[in-house]
Amino acid sequence: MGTKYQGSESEILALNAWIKMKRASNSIQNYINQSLENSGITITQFGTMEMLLHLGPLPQKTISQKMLCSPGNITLVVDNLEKAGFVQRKSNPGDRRYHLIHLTKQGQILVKRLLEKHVKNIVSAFSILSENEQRVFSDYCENLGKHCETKKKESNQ
Amino acid sequence: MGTKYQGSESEILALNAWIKMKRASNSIQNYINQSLENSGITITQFGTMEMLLHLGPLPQKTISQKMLCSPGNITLVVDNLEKAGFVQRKSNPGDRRYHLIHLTKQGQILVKRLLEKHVKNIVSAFSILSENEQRVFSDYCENLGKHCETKKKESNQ
DNA sequence: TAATAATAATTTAATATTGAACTATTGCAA
DNA sequence: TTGCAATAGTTCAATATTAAATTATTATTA
Repeated sequence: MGTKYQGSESEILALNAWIKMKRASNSIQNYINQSLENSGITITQFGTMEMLLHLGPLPQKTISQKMLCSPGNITLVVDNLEKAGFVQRKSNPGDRRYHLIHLTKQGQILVKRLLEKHVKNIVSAFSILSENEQRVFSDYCENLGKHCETKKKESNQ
Repeated sequence: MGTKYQGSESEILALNAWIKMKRASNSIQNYINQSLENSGITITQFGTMEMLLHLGPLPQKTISQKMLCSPGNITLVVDNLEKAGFVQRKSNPGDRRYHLIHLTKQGQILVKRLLEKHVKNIVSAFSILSENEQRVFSDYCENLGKHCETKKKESNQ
């Protein structure tokens, strides 16, 4: 069951693709997040720690861009993670406009523990697609994302 | 550029698919939402009115399910739309647990005006995929969504 | 029929998120 | 070198969102 919008075939196609993408995204997110229930940390906090684990110490700007949220939001997220002892702001003498956010040993232990179930859930979510279908799907998403970024820049000129 | 996670090929595949899906979703949403800028209404408000335009009067429960948000949120959204004169709660004698939310004439005019650009943007966003690719993409999303809903129910038993 | 369960909406408190204004620092160009 | 633009982060106010508790109504069932 897709859109009820009365339009041309190409319109119906695109509207259905978009609504199904949103619903799928939502269902996947809800399913995956079960691995964070009762962990006491939020998705954004987990995403931040996961990033630091895999990419090493980062400035908040980078975190906010990759997490797709505002810098102000990351300030709060890092504040809370720092209070809990999972990350640490360390000064960066080379450029004093920003600090580098480091994962603490305690944060590393937590995120590694949660990551195991998290990855299992993602693999399980996508297992309905064959490996080749997953590759095709990734490519489609990549193309859609790039295309929209380009079009958005164009229209903002 | 995808995940830096060190894992098996099937793990990398699924993680990349998920991260690219999230980014694409975000880029598309940002691009599409340009049609609502300066309109004074939010995405949720627009989605609600669009739904009422195409499906007719609905109870709030249905709206919240289709909009993928909480019932409490819809109470507020409908409150605000009603204050602005775009929708109206009408009593439903057959079952007095809920009202039916009707789109007013004024709401109809607004949503029809916005819908034109909105649809154009969605078509434009997905135009990077061929019609057949859009069909394939829709199917993948539908399968992913259903699969996760099923798995979630299973694990909650 | 009476009691219980289920459904729909609302309220409330807490949290998440954003955008805009502001400070500090750095890079660049006249 | 000095002034201006750009970058990074923070703060603040406003809004969005949720989860849980509550009320009202309807459905079920013993």
